[in-house]
Amino acid sequence: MSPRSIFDMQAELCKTMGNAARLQIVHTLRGGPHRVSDIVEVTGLAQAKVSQHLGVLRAYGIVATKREGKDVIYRIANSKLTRVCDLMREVLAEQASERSEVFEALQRKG
Amino acid sequence: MSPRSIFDMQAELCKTMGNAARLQIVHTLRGGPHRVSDIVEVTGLAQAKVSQHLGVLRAYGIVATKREGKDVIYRIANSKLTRVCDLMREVLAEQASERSEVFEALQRKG
DNA sequence: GCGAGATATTTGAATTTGCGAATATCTCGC
DNA sequence: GCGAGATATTCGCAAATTCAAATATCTCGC
Repeated sequence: MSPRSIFDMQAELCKTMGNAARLQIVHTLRGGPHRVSDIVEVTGLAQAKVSQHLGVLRAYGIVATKREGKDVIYRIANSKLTRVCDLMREVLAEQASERSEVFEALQRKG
Repeated sequence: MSPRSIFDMQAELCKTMGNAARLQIVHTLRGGPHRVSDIVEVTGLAQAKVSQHLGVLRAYGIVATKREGKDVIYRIANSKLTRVCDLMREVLAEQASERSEVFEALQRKG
């Protein structure tokens, strides 16, 4: 395989975060480490799906795990990732407010 | 269409950034606004490809444009997005250094 | 209005990805 | 070792994504 550029690696990281179910899981883990069963309960996603996505997140180093008896505890591997999510939401919020400004301006013009 | 959740929107934003060519373009624009032809030159990507990806980036509000005669000037729409990219690269760097620590530890153990 | 430079769009094939359903694996207490 | 709870994996398929190549559109100067 050809040597992957930093852009390839960053693209993979983005793609890994580019799924609503996975983002929902990551968001759940913001509040601290959780067992898989708790993630299933909080998100309302099917168990197999949660496990699948956790597997992807772990493969890309976004979450880390430890086993505790029957349970497996997941946590966000790097707190900078929560900051990334926060910033993205801020961007989305700003995009939305810009859109509503445009909308209101159009309203005024009739 | 069903109301899209914040997770859906964030996932779209992530997916939009989840392409090496687009990240390369965004990285080029870090240095300030550029004409399309300059982006083509800096990145070494084909013109049609750059234009295609710029279209995607613009559709999702990641870049903004203005026309100047024959040229079209692109810029990053929200500086928080450059911060997002920086943070992601930091995460990747930390992942790499963790991997090399593991590697070295394994070396020592033989 | 035409030619040339600059940018954008369309098309079709190849690859990747997400999902549901079924099933497998692990761990504990007995 | 078995059953049950908890978690992980596999499979087949539909849908989305990417790329290269061809072509279309826009803008200017003449």
